[in-house]
Amino acid sequence: MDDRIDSIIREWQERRPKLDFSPLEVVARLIRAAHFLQDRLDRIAEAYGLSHTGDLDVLTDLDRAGPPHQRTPSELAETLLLTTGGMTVRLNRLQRAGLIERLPNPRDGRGVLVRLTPIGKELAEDALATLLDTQAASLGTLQPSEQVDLANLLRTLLRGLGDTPAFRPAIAVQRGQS
Amino acid sequence: MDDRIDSIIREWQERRPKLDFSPLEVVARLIRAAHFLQDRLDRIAEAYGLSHTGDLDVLTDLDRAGPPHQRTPSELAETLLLTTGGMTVRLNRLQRAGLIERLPNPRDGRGVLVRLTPIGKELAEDALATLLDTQAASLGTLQPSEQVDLANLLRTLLRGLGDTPAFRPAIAVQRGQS
DNA sequence: CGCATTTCAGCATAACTGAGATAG
DNA sequence: CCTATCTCAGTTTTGCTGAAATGC
Repeated sequence: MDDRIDSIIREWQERRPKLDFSPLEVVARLIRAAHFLQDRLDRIAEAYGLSHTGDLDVLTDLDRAGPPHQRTPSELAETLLLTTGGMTVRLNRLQRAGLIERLPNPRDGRGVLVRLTPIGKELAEDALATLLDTQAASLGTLQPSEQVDLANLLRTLLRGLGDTPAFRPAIAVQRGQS
Repeated sequence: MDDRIDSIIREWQERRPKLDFSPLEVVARLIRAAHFLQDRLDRIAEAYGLSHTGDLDVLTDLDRAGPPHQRTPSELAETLLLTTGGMTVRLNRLQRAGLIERLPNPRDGRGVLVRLTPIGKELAEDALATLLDTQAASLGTLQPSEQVDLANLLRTLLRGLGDTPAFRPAIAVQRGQS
């Protein structure tokens, strides 16, 4: 069964038979699929009163950290592919909404620790289930084994794109990132 | 070899062993990979003096249409997942840069046809080669057969997400979309 | 002292929404 | 008349950049 990208590539090949359009088969589809997926996730964030999936990502990231659900702004920025300046803006927004709070970092007087408030934690937990449901439904046309294959191929791609695994100290301390 | 998402899922499973995080294996990687790919493509657009890959997409889409390289704003908007209002803004930008021009549509007095200028065409052709090279390089860690597999899986996903193939009239006329 | 962390002000832009004009 | 195409004005907002403040 053809999709939109098949049509596009077919048109290209008629126009420029000498070029190799095979990279589009992956890249164009990937970007397009991300667009649709992002759309669905954004709608969930909005249903929770957040402007963005990005804001929701901050909350779930803090929840994932485990009690007392703290991370530094730098850690959050790094995980979520944002500048620290951008993260400051997000955190301000979430703090205004009463979902996070900032505490002085006892281990580093320059920095702060971001922590979920009880309301923020509740929201994060509830949203997580919704996000996973939505994502599972979005993948519904793929067989479980296909999902595994797809995940493995994307992992290889991601490493090739320079995405690095999170640094984890050999001797685990409180949080997973230094 | 682990990637960032493996670390994240591992953390989640320690925290919430009852939830199924397997959708993240695909969705989180997909969105993350799209982010990196988009970044690389945006840098190319900037190198050509454009603000965005989106603007470049308009030019290549017109080039793909074949001589005389015309499409309506609605067609462009539909292909590029934009509202027509958003497309108007893009077209204004590209017209100011001398890369496209607008002509009255002889077949429909309400509308216009967008056409590449000679400069726009030159840019589109040059950029296309660069884009394909960059994309091919971005996929470099995947074997050709893996790229095919990945493309096929993404096609299935895309169809499941509601992306529809372009409408093509049974009797082909000038352009591929109505 | 040089470096790291965070914040902030100012900036650059992008695209959506809804209304309006024109024509089928 | 009702619908479709396109444009525009106004709005929303996001996040980046570079500088400043603080502490390591």
